[in-house]
Amino acid sequence: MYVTIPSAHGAPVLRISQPKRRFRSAEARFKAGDYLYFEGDQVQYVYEVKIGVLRLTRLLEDGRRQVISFGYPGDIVGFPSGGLHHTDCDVLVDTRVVPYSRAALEDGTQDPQLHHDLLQAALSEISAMQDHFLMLGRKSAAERVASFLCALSERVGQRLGQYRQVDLPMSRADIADFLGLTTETVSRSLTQLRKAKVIAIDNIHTVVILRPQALLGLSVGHKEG
Amino acid sequence: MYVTIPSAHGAPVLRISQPKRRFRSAEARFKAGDYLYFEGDQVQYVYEVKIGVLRLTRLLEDGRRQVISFGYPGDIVGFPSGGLHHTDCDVLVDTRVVPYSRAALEDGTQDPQLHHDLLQAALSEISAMQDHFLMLGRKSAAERVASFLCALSERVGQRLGQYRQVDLPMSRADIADFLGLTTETVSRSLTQLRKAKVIAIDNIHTVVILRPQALLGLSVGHKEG
DNA sequence: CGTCATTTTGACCAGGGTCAAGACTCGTGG
DNA sequence: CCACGAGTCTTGACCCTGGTCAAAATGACG
Repeated sequence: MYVTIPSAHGAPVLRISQPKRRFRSAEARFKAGDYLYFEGDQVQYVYEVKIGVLRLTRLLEDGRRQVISFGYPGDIVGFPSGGLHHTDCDVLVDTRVVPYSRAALEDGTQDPQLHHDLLQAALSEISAMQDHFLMLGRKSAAERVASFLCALSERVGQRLGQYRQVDLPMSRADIADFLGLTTETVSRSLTQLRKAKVIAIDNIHTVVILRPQALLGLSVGHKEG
Repeated sequence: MYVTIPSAHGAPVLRISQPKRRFRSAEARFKAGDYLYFEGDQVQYVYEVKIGVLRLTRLLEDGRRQVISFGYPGDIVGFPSGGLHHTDCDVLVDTRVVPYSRAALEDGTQDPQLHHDLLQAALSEISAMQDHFLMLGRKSAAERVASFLCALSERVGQRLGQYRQVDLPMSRADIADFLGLTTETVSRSLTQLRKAKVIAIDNIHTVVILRPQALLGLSVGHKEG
């Protein structure tokens, strides 16, 4: 999941059609804390997330970290480059994934439909990452946090009475490393949103969006909702 | 071209092998200032840059701009998402490109070799963009400018006696919008590098790298070379 | 040359980082 | 069931990097 431009030609969450049995391994389960792969590993499979949340990270040698993305249901993670993984991937929330062989992605002759779907997923990924650039390069801290909540709300928010509720299974540090901020700044931004009654923080890992329009406005830089 | 991690499993610049005549249109030429496509356009072709420099940009509605990447020889630009272009693309330096039909990218059955090459290019793109995230999210202004010069030097630097010379056909504003900075900060960072005798600024659009090791060090956060 | 855009430089300021202290969570074990 | 402790989160005080605004210098071009 990336933070994309809200108004954009909304790419619908992708559907992988029923692949031929041969290229689809059995659904696999992973527990919180497990690693699916590490940077530098040979890519055997790409994974379609069915249930749960993954975290993709890269490290700079001096310890600075970037959370590249969070893998939510519907996302495909683990695209190879030169046959290798270029991030670490571990599990935040117990997960079920469908592994597809690397051949299914890279070789079009075997299961053309699956190949096509995975290719489209890769192309969507590029577009979504471009949007994310804009956020990392140009948005203020408040805008980033608002954008993040908007994106999550749209992707995985649940109805809660007249409001929408969003789970934040990741730590503040994860959010910070995803948005290019510090934990302190993420925390302060959330507090600000709470004090402005745009959100309510039910518990640390659950926010309720009280005024979605205001949040959306803040995410694109309007000073007030 | 993105700013990737220098030490990383260096993805070699891609080679498109000789495609079947049918899917390769004649090489096309564009002049500085021309647009290849706009955001929202239907994708007809992806382009392999042969000569010249392209600029891919996205705009935020309030006018903030992000330069997504620069297209240098060897790069493939114009990957579709949902069949549409998601950036504007215009020409900085007179360009020759080879257009490949969208079908060549998306349909594996027609020219498998070309299809495979384009797919690999898309996958490399994802990996390179992930590296670029790290830069936008975590690097200081000085590191970004140093990283940018390193990347350019490696990709398109020319020998100049014992040194390497790099052309900067883009404006300072372009560099700033690529690195998530302002023109002033880019200018100041370059001045700093010049005063530290890491680079020489021959003219506004040409820098000579005097101490590549120092530059590389600065690009990963070492305080001095 | 003269005009206009781009770049550089300077002075100032603010957003967000850093450092530190306290509050809150949650798992563990008595 | 409660006490303890480690880790996480929040808040405050301070400060620095890089943004803003303005002016001067340089360059591009008719």
